[in-house]
Amino acid sequence: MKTIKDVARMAEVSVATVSRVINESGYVNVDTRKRVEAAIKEINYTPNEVARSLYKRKSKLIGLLLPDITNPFFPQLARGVEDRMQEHGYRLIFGNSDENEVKELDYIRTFVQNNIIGVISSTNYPESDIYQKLKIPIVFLDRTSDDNPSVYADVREGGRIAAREIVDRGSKRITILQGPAHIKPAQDRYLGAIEVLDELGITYNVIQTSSFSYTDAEQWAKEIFDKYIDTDGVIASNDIIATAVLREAYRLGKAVPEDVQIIGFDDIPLSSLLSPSLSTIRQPAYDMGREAAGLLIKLIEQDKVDEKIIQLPVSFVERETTRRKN
Amino acid sequence: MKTIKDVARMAEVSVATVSRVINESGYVNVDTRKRVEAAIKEINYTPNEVARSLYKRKSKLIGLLLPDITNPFFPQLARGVEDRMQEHGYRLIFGNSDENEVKELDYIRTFVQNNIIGVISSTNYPESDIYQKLKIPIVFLDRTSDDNPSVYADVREGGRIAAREIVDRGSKRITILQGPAHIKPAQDRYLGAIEVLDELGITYNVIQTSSFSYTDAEQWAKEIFDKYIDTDGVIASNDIIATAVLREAYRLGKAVPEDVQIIGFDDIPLSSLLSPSLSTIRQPAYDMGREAAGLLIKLIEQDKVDEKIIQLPVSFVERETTRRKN
DNA sequence: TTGTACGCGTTATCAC
DNA sequence: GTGATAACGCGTACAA
Repeated sequence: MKTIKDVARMAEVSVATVSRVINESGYVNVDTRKRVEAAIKEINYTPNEVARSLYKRKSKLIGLLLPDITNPFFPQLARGVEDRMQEHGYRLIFGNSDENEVKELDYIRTFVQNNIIGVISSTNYPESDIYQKLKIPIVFLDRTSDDNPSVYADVREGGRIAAREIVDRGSKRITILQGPAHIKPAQDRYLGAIEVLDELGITYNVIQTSSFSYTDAEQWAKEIFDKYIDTDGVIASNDIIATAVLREAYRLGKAVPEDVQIIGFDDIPLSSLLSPSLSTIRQPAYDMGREAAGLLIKLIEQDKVDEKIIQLPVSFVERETTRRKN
Repeated sequence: MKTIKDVARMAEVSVATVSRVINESGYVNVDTRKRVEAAIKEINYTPNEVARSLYKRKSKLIGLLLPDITNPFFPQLARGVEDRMQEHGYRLIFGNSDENEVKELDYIRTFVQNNIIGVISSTNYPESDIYQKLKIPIVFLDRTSDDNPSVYADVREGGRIAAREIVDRGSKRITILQGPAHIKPAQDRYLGAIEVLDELGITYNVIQTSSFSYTDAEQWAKEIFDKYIDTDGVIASNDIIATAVLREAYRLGKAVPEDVQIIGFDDIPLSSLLSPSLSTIRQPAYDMGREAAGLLIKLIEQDKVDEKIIQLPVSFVERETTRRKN
C-alpha cells in the first residue's frame, strides 16, 4: 500500500503539502500541485481511510441494522439506504439483528469501535440504552421513538384503509391477523384496522401471530377457517401472512375474492405475482430507505435539522383478492 | 470514547500492561490483571478497532459485493455470508454492484482503503484487474474464475437436469430462455440444457434475454408464444423469468402443466407460493453464502487451503408446473 | 507558499 | 512482571 510519504518523496515535497492538495486545504503553488497530482497518479495513491478515521475520530462508514434481509420487505429498504449513501460517498456496515436485542447491542458496539458516524436501525427497542446512550446520529427506519429521528410509513392509516376497503367491498365477518406483539408497526396497523371496524360496528375476530415466517403463517391460516369458519374477509399483518391465508383458502376450496377477501400489507414484489394477485397496502420501502439515508446525512453534516420525523404515505393497491367496488 | 489510557490511569498501570491483558500477550501478574479488568469494566472500555487496524494494517472487516440485493436470490447468499462471518467476529461492508464494473471498482477501492481483509464478490468480471491485482484474499460467489477461490452451484448440471426432467415429462417442442450473455452462470445452465437436448435430438428454440427483471421478462414471455406458438415446454433462465412465462401462459389460457410445462432456476421463496407452484432447479443459496464465508475465513487465517473451489449440488424441485412422471 | 512536528489509539519491542 | 516508546498513515498547528 502506498502512503502519503511515497507521494511526497516522489513529488519532492513534504507530506503536509501532499495533504493540502488532497484535501484542498491551505495554499499550494500551482506547479507543486501539479507535481503532486502527477505523483499521486503515477503511483496510484489513495489515502488510507483508517488513518484518516483515527485522526479525525470519524470515518465514512454508516451502520445499518435490519431484522432480516431474507424477509422480502427489507432488501428494498436496504437498497434505498445504500443507493443514497453511495451517492454521498458513505459506505455501509451491515448486520441482521433477528429482532434480537443482544445481537443489536453487539453490532452497535462494533459499529462504534469502527468510528462509524451514524446508524440506521429497524429496531424494536428504540428506547433501549443501546440507542439512547449513543453519541452519534441515529435514525430509526420503519420504527418510531418519540421525537428521535425516524422514517416510517403511516401504517396506522394503512390499517384504517385496509379495514375501510374490505368493508366497502362487502366483507361482514372479518378476521384480523394481529402481528407480532413486539413489532410496533405491526401493532399500529392492527390498531388502525380495529379503529375503523369498531367505528363501523363491524364484528371481527382476532388471531394473534408471533412472527412473519411463512411456515408459521400456515398454522394461523388454518386457525382462521377452523375457528371462524364463516370468515369472509381477512386483514393480514403482512403480505407473507396474507399469502399463506390465500393458499389455505384455495386449499379449502374457497373462492377468493368471492367467498373471502384478503388484504395484505407492504406490497412486496411477490404480491403482484400471485394468482390471484394480492390486494395490499403499499409501503414505499425503497423511498423509506432513501429518506432515512438522506435524513441521517443531514444529521451528520448539518448541526440543525428541522424535519426529524418523516412519515411517508401508504396506499391501497387494488388487485385480485378483493372484489370490485360497485 | 474511553481509551486505553483511561484504563491505564484508573488501574494505575501503563498502557502496555493494559494492552497485554486485553490481548493476552506477555506476562502479567494476577493481581494487576484483576485491577485492569476491573477498570475496563468500570469505565466500560472497548478497544478502538480503527487504531488497531491502523497499527496492524488489517481490520476485521470483509467486503461483500452483490449485484443487487433486491433480486430475491441474493438476500439468501448475503444472509449465509453474514451469519458465518458474524460467528467469527468479522463484519461486513456491503455494496450493490448492479453488474457494473465501474461501481465494483469503486467499491473495491474503498474496501481496501478501509483495510478490509478479504472480499466476497459475485462479479461478472473476475478476470478484471480489479480482482487480479488485489493483494487480499477474495472468493467469488456464484461465479467462477479459473483456479481462483470460488463457491458456486453446479448450474451446468442444473441445466442438464432441467432439460432431462422436462423431456421425461413429455415436452417435445421446447423453448429455452437464454439468460443475459454477460452472466456466466446463466450461460452455463443454458449450455447444460442444450447439451442434453442436442443429445436427445429434441428440437428447441432459443430466446435471448438480457436481464432478470420481471418487467423485461414479460416481453420475452410474450415473444415465446408469439414466435413459437406450439411451445409445450419452457426452460427459463431463472424463477423470476419463469414466473413471467407462467403468467403469460395463464393470460393466453394455456393450461400449465398440461399444455405447457415450465421449469425455473434458483428456487427463490416466491416459487413455492405461486399457483401453480413452480418446478425449478434449486440452488442452495444460503449454504453457498456460508461456504463462501467459511472459505474466505480459511484463506485469511491459514496460509494453506486445499479446497479452493467449492461446488455445491443443485436439485430438481418438482412442483406443479411440470407434469407427473409416469 | 511550504515544511516540521505532534497527536489520533493501539500494539510490539526493548529495557528495567 | 512492568513501563517507555516507536510506529502504523494521516491532518493540522505553527514555524519558517
